[in-house]
Amino acid sequence: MSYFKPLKQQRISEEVLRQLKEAILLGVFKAGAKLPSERELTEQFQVSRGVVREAIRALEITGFVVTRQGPAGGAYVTELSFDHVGNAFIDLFLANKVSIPEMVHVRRIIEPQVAQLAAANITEKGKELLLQAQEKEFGISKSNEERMLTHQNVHRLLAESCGNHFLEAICKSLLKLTRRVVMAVNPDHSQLHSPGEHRKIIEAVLAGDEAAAALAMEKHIEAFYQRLTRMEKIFRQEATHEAGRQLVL
Amino acid sequence: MSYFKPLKQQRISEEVLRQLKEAILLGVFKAGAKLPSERELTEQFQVSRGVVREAIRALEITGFVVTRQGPAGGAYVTELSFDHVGNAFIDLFLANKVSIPEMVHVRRIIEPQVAQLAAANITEKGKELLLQAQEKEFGISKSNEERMLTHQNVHRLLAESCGNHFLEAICKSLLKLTRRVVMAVNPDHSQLHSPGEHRKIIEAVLAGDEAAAALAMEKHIEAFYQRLTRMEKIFRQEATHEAGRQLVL
DNA sequence: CGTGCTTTATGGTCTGATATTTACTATTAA
DNA sequence: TTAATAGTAAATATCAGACCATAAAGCACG
Repeated sequence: MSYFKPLKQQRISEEVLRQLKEAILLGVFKAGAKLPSERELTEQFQVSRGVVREAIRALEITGFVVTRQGPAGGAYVTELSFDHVGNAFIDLFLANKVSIPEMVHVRRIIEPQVAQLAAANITEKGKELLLQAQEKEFGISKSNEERMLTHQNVHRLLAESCGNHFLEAICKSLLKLTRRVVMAVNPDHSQLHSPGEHRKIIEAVLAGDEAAAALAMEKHIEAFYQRLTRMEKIFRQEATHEAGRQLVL
Repeated sequence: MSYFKPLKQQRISEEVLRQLKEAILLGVFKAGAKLPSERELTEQFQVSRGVVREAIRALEITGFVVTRQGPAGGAYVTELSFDHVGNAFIDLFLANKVSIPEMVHVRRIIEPQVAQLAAANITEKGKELLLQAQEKEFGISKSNEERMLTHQNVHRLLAESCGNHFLEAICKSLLKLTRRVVMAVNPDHSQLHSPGEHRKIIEAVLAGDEAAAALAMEKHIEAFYQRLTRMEKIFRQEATHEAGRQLVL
């Protein structure tokens, strides 16, 4: 047994990052506020500019700030969004740590619950938005991506109405991943999802019928899963012909 | 209409990052392999070292590589783990985007399903590990953190046995966040969780009784939630006395 | 042997200069 | 007077080259 703990010296940029992050979390810099410029931070921390840059870059990657160039540029604190979780999901998928069936399976577990909660908690305003979203599904879209976003909007609104921000975050991240996967496999989303397919779900939610909402959502995702699986199979067959074609970026 | 497309040039470091990431995802650099040194990459990409460093740092933050100093040092590709998702969760929590009740609520939705799946899919080896984990709960731990890890082990093992890596990732990330929150609120985990509390869950899983496993897990988390809520209430009362005490890092 | 010094490759940090972007301002021509 | 235009400046982005710190591996000496 040793009597002393090993002292791991961490990088200076880590310490700068820690302090900046703490300041943001404690509200010293609120959303929308601008961090001091790199050169100012260089003086305050008494470290080189490279170190400051690394710290700010880390904050940017983790979604705490955005940086702009030019005068009135700099690092601006943002409202932390759920994007970061979604990006982590995408990385896991791209690294082949999770598969499409696994992804959809999780959606099948979570989204019925979300629909159920939404049926219980949705506001009048939320109901209105839901109906609008449904109508828009029948409109024409400029691009495949836009059509897919329109269709996903119902799921997104339900996530926002479920009353649990954490669930909302996970749900939206799953939607983002799904979008990415579908766009890579087959951008023609119309084969995957026809307009009005959310009707039963929306009706149940509007009626406040929790059980029906959950059931309708489950069926919807199940049906979606079947079609996605078939589509992926075709993609994989094509992919083996065109050597090297892969699901990357 | 303009005749020319605007050339928005993105940051060079972004492009370097993109190429490195693609190479890793395509298997040019497999897990365990070492990326070329910063100086080599500087030559290959014909960019400054700062740019290369930023890209590698981004890879490090997103969990694709670890870097070591010294000869035989460098950026080593790692098996992408679920840590990154967990860190994103922690950030969301620290930024007050999600609350403790919301966090536990999600666990209450997901973990019964995990238990149910584990009951259906667990292997003999998994069963063995589960029993070992249960025994360990009664042993003595060096620290509070260690005791908590020991208790969480059952949840972790179930996540690994559920047969869905995505669910496993979410589950483990939730466990990590829970650990972090509990350690901040009250490190004395024994008040929160007594040994043997997982007995019913384990029995059901070992017996392959899916419904019972789900039910037992739900009750367990519900009970845990009650205690955690009470504990947090006390913490918040104390925190208002000691001005400035907060749940940070 | 093994103990401690030396070498050496690599990431980490510092410095200062140049390039690029972009909000703001002054200028100029209609 | 006003709207397009050019100029200015502040900030990030990048470059270049140096030196520091770390740690693995070899070497020399006892």
